[in-house]
Amino acid sequence: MSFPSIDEQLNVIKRGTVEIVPEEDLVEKLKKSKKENRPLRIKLGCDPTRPDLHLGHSVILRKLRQFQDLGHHVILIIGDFTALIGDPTGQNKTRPSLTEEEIKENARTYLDQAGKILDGKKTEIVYNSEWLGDMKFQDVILLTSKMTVARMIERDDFSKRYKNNESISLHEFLYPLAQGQDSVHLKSDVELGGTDQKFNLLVGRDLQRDAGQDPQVCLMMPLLVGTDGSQKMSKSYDNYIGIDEPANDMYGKALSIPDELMYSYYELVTDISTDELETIKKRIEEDPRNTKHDLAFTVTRMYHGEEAAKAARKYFEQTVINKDIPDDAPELTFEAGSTHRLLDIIAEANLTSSNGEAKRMMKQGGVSLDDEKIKSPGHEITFKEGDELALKVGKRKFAKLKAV
RNA sequence: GGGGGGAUACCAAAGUGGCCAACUGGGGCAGACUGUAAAUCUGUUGUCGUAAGACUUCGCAGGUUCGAAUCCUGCUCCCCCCA
Repeated sequence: MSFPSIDEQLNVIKRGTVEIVPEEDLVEKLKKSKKENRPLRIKLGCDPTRPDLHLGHSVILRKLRQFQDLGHHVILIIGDFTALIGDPTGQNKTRPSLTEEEIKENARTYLDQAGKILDGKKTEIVYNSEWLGDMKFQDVILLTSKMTVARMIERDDFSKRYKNNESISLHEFLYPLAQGQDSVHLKSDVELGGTDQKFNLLVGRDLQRDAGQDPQVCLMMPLLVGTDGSQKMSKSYDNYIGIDEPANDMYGKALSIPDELMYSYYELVTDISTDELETIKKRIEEDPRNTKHDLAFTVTRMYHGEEAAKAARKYFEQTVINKDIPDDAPELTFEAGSTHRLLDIIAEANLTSSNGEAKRMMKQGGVSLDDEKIKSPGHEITFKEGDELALKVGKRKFAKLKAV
């Protein structure tokens, strides 16, 4: 096979990238690779602690996919061994260690989800317990001798914790070394990571150089800002869009991002071409509404396909814009002539988590039957033959009430 | 090894015998508004009950008291300081 031109490759690689350290090395590696017709070894370590992947993870995984499409060799490391330490990056406390079973289970779901982005056939998957697990204490001592305490506690997260008299377990210092050892073992040419991974990635360079290898290039991707528009996308801030989420939720959540984030989402999480990206900038200014709908549509289509994306758009228009109930609202049937309290219907259909919540919603005007707000908790309905009522509870819970 | 501090609802944090189902902030939910599930404003936020009210909740187990998140005893867990 032959690789695209260096410029073409760089064009793809640099899309959305924050920093390439050092860029000259990357160019050299690409040239050499093309000349020798040898793919570069691209490494990404993943941490099997949080198995739910979201668009934030997709930024890096997509970059990895781009390398695959350029013809390079991608190695995904399941950090089953390093998970025993827990990456201290950005943490303000020691992370709890996981059991082996948890790690295995998490790794499986991780691969499952990552498979939606990566080309599974072209991905080499390795577990770092394979080599790290075999290291002897002596080997570990040798490894630690290559790092100094001063350099370690320079790190922002560690120095903060140290100053605040918060505990730092000694084993946390081993994490970057272990990750660097992965690079040595795999002889990686490029390692990807978020900007917060810079320290860990750079350690790999040092260890490789020490081992007589050509050091890897570190490629940092930005941390995607979450739907709240302020913090990085993360499950713990509940500002994320999961790649496994139902199409309707994905669409709605994507639409709820602040306008300022639109461009970065287009750039980092969609597959639209780099050329199109230029026109997007203008469209955001001129027509934010439709541009954002297109974004939501594109993202949804990537993970659920064209049909589901169309359905999600329709669902959103129906429920949020027109405040109707969706076509596929669950149906509840009642015997003609029977009388039911609305409260009981809501409770039985599990539209609220408690009776109290249902009452509260009614009082607040959050419950409507055929567009008519029902505020009295004692409201009763007597069904007549052929009745079909649209029940809406809050913004997003619906049901059709049918009499038979 | 020695000394000290703490555990309150989803999270943070007040409350130190009855006025506490528990201040306040964040989050959540709802309403209004909007191109939007954004922003903003308003309301709401234990369970059951149409309601009046009843019941359960303040680390766990007991006890004192007419009455405890608040006092006493024991237990578990967490954190800090000194060594």
